[in-house]
Amino acid sequence: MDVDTPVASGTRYMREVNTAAVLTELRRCTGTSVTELARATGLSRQAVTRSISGLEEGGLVELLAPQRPGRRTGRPPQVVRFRAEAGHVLGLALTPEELRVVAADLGGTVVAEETAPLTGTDGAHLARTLTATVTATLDSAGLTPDQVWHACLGAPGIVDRHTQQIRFTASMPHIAGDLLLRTLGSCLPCPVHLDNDVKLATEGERRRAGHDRHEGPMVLVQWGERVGAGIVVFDRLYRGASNDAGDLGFLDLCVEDPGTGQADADAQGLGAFEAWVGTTRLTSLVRETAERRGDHTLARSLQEGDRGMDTAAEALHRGDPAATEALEEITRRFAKGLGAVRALLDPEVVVIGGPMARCGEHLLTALNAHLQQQRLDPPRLELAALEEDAIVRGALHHALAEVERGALALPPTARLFS
Amino acid sequence: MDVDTPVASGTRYMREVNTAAVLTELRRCTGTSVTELARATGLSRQAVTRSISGLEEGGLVELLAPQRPGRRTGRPPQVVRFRAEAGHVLGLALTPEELRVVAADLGGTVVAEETAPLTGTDGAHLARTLTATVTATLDSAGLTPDQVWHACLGAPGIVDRHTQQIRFTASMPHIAGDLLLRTLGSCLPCPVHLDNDVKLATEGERRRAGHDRHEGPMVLVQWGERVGAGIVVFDRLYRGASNDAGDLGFLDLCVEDPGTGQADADAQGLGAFEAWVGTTRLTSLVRETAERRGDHTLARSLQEGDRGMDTAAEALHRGDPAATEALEEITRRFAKGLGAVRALLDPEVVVIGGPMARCGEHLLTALNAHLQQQRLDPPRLELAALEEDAIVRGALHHALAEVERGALALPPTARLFS
DNA sequence: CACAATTAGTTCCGTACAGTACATAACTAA
DNA sequence: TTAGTTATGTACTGTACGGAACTAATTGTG
Repeated sequence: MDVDTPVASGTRYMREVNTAAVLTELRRCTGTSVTELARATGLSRQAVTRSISGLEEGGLVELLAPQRPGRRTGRPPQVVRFRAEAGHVLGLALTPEELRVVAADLGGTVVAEETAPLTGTDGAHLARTLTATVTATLDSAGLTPDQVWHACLGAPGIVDRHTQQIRFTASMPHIAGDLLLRTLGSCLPCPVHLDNDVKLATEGERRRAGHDRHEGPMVLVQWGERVGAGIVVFDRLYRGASNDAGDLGFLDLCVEDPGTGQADADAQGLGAFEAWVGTTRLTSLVRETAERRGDHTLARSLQEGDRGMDTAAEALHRGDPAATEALEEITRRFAKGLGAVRALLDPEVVVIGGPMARCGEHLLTALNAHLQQQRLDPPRLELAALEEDAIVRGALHHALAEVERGALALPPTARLFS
Repeated sequence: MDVDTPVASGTRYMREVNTAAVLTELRRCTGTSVTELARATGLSRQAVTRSISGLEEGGLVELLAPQRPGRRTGRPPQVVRFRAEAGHVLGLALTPEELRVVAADLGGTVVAEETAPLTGTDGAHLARTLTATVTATLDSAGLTPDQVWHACLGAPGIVDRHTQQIRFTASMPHIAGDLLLRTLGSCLPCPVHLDNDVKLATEGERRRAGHDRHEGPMVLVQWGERVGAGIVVFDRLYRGASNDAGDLGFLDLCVEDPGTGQADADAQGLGAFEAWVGTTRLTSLVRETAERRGDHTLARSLQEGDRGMDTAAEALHRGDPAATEALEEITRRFAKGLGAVRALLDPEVVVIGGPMARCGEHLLTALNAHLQQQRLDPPRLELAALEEDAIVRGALHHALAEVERGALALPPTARLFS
């Protein structure tokens, strides 16, 4: 992907660049006047007007009747509005339990949303559900397939960056290959992009309110039975050489407590770190601590894995001493992992997501206390806000970014419509 | 650093874009004809000619008399040459032992080089040496200070990105603050940039032959008494939120061997990992092993720290069993650190530099063997090629990049001095 | 109700840049 | 000497921008 230097072959190039600038500014604050846009972009009023007329012909922009002026004197400005409804994108999230489809306009406003429960591992059935849910979403938003400009689907497993084939999925073996791509391709005439769910969740979480204008490097840790992380640097999702960056679960720093059952972990394909701090380990810890303290009720009520998390989190929230003690231990361990993240990546903020985030502020407090003990200044910690929606939001975001890059002329690739 | 969208306010913008394109192409292969440039850039011949005349006025380019043609027919082309000598940059590297100053032209060709030995921690003396060495370098190249367009100095310690103040330097306490900046500012009328030595060494190593067109993520580990790393992702040096990314030395995963003398390490400002795998530790290991094996000659000949490294490396190269055994142990430890790098960053290649690199291929072989034991596919390992020159090359490189970005006022997408 | 004041948008013109087409220059080989 | 080939130079056209001047719409005031 080498970027060859841009060339201005013809004055038309200027129009493209300027149209892009105007559109970017217009999207930043829609509903401004021509004069205001001129001031903001640094262009002359005429240049802005010319760009606006081009955009108007393309349907991306419309001029509204002069509004009631807030000013006391002068001719009221003609208000220019970005027509977010000019195009739409689809974001999809696939998990073993359900399929989620969200349609949004070019402004990112969600206009329709459908969820279908999933069971079994029948590829053909999944394909039918996918087609039906996409169609239902479009119908519910009153859209035809050709009004969708881009679609992006997040699925578990490793997605090949180039061929878009799904290479490996432990939890959903039937989606390997190009099943999803083919199915979506047959019901949508627009480009379709497949990506890893954790990666998209990172994008989604990053763009939530508050992080929207965030510039610094960020790490989003998905902390559940497994532990993985998405890394955002230079305002982009970093994937690593083999699309495996942020594989926190395979950190090897837990040499204490060697009786963790490395063999078990290996059998399940778990890494050393996730076996040591994952939710399975937390529930075990809570159970052991509770037994030791004689609280057999709590010990018995704990199921395995992520489901047991809810029970543990509940116990924690009501101040149960066994749960608190277990959290203390698990956060001590996790803080060592965060120490490695800090040392190598030095992120500005670490966002904790996944089932473990249900422990809430307790988690942050305990982690912060442990991080204070370390010799490097720790990053800021935050809790993830989106939970289930993260993947679908990230998918929407990716789709919108693709539209921006391709259809809406953005600076380097300055082109207006195809 | 928010990049506001470029705007073409005035047709001059096109000229700038096209001039940048021409200059980029010209730098890629200097000594081509106008027609060839037109073909390469996609511009018309006239556009190229116009850009060339502008560059010629600025002195950045010159037209050579028609050469003896290689072709058999046709009018010989007018050859255009990039005048690398039109401007110069200075790269400086400061270590506790010496100061190195290199002057290069805009093509990156070194035109003068001076080295001054350093001792003690007297700020005023250092300042005098700095001024004298810079002056000597300029004299030896026949340059006046105003012919230098940019200077960049690499020094140990944390450099504040914005104020350019050196905040902390264990090995050179007297350079804290703005001493270096003030001194350089008073003898050079051009912009001066200060940066961390490891970061600059990374840039230097990255641009060496072979890596020049390298696209993938890369980590350069400086392995000496201290251990630090530079990280290159998205083809850029990654610094982290507090300019401290890649601080491998402070990794905390060496819970075995707790008698390492953490107190000592703390006193010297060393991190846990570097105390565990640094060259000081290696020489101790070699000494202990040699003693145990009864080789008192080798044990006695080992000095402390980086100087002892030479003796150790020598012993290793002649196949000394004690040195080999010590290397085996130290690489086992280091491989754990590389495991963390792999898990979090997933680099395509890890380059090993610093004094430890003197162990040569032995080092790579031992490390690779240990990495094979880990559960994630290891990155490729390479030895650094530049050694001492890395910092100064990186500094030169940074200076050239700054010239490209600032002095020539070119669009950020254009890369002239890659 | 006319008219100044104010702010917004539009028209016209000059300048600058790139591309196309054609003319000219330089050189080789027959 | 002449034809062929390649590179350069010049004239002309189309498009885009900015500035000045002009028109439009609204409010307040005598």
